[in-house]
Amino acid sequence: MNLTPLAQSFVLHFGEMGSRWGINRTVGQIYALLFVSEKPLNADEIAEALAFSRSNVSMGLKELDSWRLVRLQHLPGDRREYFSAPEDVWAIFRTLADERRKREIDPTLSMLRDALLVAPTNPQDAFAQKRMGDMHELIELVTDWFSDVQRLDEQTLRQLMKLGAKAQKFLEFKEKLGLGGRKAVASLPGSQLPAEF
Amino acid sequence: MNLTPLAQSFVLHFGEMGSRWGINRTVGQIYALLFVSEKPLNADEIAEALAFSRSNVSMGLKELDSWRLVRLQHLPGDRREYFSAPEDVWAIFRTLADERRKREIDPTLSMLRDALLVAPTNPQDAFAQKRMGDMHELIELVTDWFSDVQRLDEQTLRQLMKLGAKAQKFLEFKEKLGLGGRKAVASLPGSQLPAEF
DNA sequence: TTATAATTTCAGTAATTGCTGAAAATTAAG
DNA sequence: CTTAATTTTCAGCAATTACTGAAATTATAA
Repeated sequence: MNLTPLAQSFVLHFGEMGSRWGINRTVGQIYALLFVSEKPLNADEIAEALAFSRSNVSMGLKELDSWRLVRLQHLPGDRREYFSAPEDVWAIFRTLADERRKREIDPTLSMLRDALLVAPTNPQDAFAQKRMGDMHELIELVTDWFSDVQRLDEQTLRQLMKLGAKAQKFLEFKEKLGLGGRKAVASLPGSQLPAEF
Repeated sequence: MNLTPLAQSFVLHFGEMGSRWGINRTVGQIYALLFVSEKPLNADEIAEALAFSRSNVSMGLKELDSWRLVRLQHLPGDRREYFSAPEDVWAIFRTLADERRKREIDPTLSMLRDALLVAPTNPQDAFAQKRMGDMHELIELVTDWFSDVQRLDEQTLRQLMKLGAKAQKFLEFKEKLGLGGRKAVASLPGSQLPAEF
């Protein structure tokens, strides 16, 4: 197993990116390699291609597995384990978002909720709670919405994104007019806006 | 400057979270402290509150500044520099998204575009390019849309999020019916859907 | 100016994280 | 079962990243 320059540059880039995100370089590279590989690879092939020790690959795969980013399978007549990255990039995106939420967002929301429950005993804490409340509201709103949206299949998600950009334009227009009412917006030529506007 | 238990737990949590995201613990803590502080703080106050060396605080503030996450100001009759976190959590969210895009998404898209330009010389590279193309398309679609959306002011963003969740429900309904056409959806009671559906 | 307060830089060191090879554990074939 | 192939674990070492104190720089007040 020998990397082509093309795969090489992809793999190296993902290694670097990974290390900017708590994910270590090795893990990023292993994932990138699997992502661009047509066939599933076993740990020895990965170790050879990336020049890592076999044990390092084992640990990296374990990490990727905990993120549910790799699929394990067996090839007939070969008892080694073969790994691949799921093909559907939208599914990968969803998996990543789910895991991030579970590991980072949920604990943060939980910490904020706890902090908001205690009665403030001094002005600083009262202020701090106000700030934490703002943050909690933002995170909850964004993630609830995102969690609604991210379950959609690829086709629907595309539609929604196009809609998102369009809806934005209408909202901007409304803003420009300085009008809160829906009359001005409803009268936009060619627009059939939902009731929210 | 002495941290209350409430502020303490917030600060420690953000330190931990920071270190899961390439941002170091110190920087996360400094930011968290500024976020919950009613008044701007100078570097000595931060160093005392968090028990860091003065130089560590200086480096942390420099880092936060490079992310445009802190504001520097001077208080009358005091020549020290005072730092604060912007009050508007939506603005903070936007800043963070902008910086992340600039630092991580843009370079990745650029790498992918370069990789897609070269003519593949073997089947593996052809396959790898197909995968990179999928990834490029996904990232570009999501970030273009997000970049449209994130410029909105708080009020508009809220509306859009509510719309997003609603639009999703209609799309799911359409899916359930197994119909591609817009007739069935347009006839939903009370719904005034945009032309895209 | 000059003096002094405030901030930044940076070399050295501490702490953390990453990686390896050897050994242990697991799995499956015979 | 026994044996051999494969994978995982982990102690020890390597590399990286974080942090500090001292020195250098910058800014401001007198």
